[in-house]
Amino acid sequence: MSERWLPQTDHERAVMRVLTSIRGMSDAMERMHSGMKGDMDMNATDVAALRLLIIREQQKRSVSPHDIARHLRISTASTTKLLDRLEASGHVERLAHPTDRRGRVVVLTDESRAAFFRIFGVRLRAMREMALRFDEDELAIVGRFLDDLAGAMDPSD
Amino acid sequence: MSERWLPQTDHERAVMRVLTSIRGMSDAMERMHSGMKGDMDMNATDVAALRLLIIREQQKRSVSPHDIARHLRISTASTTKLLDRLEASGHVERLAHPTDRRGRVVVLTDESRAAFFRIFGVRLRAMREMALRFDEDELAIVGRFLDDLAGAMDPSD
DNA sequence: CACCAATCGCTAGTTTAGCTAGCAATTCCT
DNA sequence: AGGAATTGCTAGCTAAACTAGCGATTGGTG
Repeated sequence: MSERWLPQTDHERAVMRVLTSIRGMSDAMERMHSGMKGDMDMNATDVAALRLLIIREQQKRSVSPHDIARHLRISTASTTKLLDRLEASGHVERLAHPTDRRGRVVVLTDESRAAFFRIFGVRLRAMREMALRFDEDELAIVGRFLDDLAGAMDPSD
Repeated sequence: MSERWLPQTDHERAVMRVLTSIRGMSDAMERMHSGMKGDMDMNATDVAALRLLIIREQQKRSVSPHDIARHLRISTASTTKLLDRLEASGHVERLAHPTDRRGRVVVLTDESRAAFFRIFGVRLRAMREMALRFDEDELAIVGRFLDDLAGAMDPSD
């Protein structure tokens, strides 16, 4: 996360500290996600698929098996099996695509959505409350930083 | 990431935006990590192990197979196999522990370290340069936010 | 408008990487 | 000194990814 680059100035040392915080946060995030795995007892990718569905649902965007394959970077064949598992366990349904008869639309079941928020509601609330302790100006700075960070990490060099 | 909680005030809307940025950044991070996977062609946990080794090396802390198992949340048996793979591909060496004759110390090979920085140096530099565009006060705010965020995500309820 | 290429989701069979159980060697704790 | 705990390993099993390829459907082009 920091190579063999030696910070010289106070400013550079501050950057160093922030990079360390990013790493800490990223570790915490990974622990949270792998925690979901245990809590809902399913494997990591199945949980990741569920997260995608939750997010897309809130954006009112439909999700196809192909979307899942792309997002999780697994083959469409593996995605079929993943959906078989999620369907068998009652987490999702595969509906006919309204216009393309080859396609499917994957939707969450009510139970699955409820389970998700039952388990992660606590953390989501904790995160919101934490963020509320920062004023609007501070949140703007943080938001800008996070967006820039996402940009810097993106492989679109 | 945001439930069906409706932000009312400007402050709440700012929190909402920041939570969205967190998600975006977290997605970018995941893409970056799974990108490493492709670039160095090895699997996700093997790359995660390599990252642990890089980090610990910079902290001048030695790494045992047990440490790896704990960090990756896999069994020690799986860790043995993981190390077999990394050793076979020339990424690590297993040395004798200096004092505990049961233990091993896992160290990176020079080639592996070089490959890591060859591939991720670009991104690390981009991240540092991005962070440098924020002044020290801003970095302090961001750092505090990230640390709090890590705390909020932690399952120590 | 007819056809061919591309896309979608799926099945079959293989490989990879995790798991549990248990073991020998060593160390720690009284 | 002696039993309990710890370390890393092997063996065997299982879960979940992969590749290859198929039928159905769609869209673009001559």
